Amino acid sequence: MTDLMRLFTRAHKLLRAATDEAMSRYGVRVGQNLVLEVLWEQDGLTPGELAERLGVATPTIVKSASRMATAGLVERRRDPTDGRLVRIHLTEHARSVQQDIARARADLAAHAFATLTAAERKHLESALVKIIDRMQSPAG
Amino acid sequence: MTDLMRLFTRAHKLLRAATDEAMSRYGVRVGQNLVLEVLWEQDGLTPGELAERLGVATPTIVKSASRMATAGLVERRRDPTDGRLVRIHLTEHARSVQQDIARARADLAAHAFATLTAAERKHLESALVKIIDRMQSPAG
DNA sequence: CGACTATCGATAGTCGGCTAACGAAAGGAC
DNA sequence: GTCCTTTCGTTAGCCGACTATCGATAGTCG
Repeated sequence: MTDLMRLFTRAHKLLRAATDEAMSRYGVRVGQNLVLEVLWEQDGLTPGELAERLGVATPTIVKSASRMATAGLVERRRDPTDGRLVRIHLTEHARSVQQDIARARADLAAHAFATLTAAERKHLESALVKIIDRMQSPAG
Repeated sequence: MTDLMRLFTRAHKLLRAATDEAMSRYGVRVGQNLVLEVLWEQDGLTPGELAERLGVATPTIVKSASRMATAGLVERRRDPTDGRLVRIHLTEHARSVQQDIARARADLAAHAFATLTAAERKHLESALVKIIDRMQSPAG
């Protein structure tokens, strides 16, 4: 049963590496693309909101956003009405690569799951959901 | 199809976090337990050999081994016949927690996959293998 | 024997995840 | 109107993964 775990880890690592490589061509790293996905949907979110939507800790977003700001993908702006909040906004450049990144993402998923039949994908999805539910339940 | 990817990431994260928590009770972190697994099987391997068996880059092992040495889990010894090689040996303490770690690992896997039927586990395994094969193939 | 090459571990620096602790701002209670 | 608490983002530091580079040692070839 632990072999299943090993397979899981191995597959995840390969997928992540391939994603990173595909995105890197557009100057976006694998973690950054997740932030962009959310901001493309709704710009000007706070680090806390981003963290919550991505299921990640706030400092992860803060660090990532700093690198993304350096890379010219986002800008930090103080909320005018609440001085505690910081709003993260996309730059023109981030908007310009949206289609490329979305396509890269879709192509990669299509490639990764290409050898699975529709039924197998359903099975995989339901298995993943079951595992997630199981691990999220209070009993841990 | 990218939802499948998201589910994958989410499940992996939950599994990893739970594993780390379970191991940490015995002073072993999630990455270190992988190194121990290999060394319990064959002690005195070099960083390069460990890296190859775990499918990981050598510096990852070097850093991990340093932390494990600090934690009293392993010792570095220079190979007597080839001065380039370093051999990593388990300490008595590392051997003493072997059963605990192995059990924790097995318990966690059992728990994670408890809500899957035998057939579903088979499906999951074959899907993972297909994905791994696909991502490893030259076409990338 | 001596120089060149290959091999190997270690180091530096990046990325992305975490927890713990801190500091600034907002809001409530009195 | 002042404290006190809550709510934020940030910082610091750990873990684990990577690439690129360096330094030391082995091995080979002339």
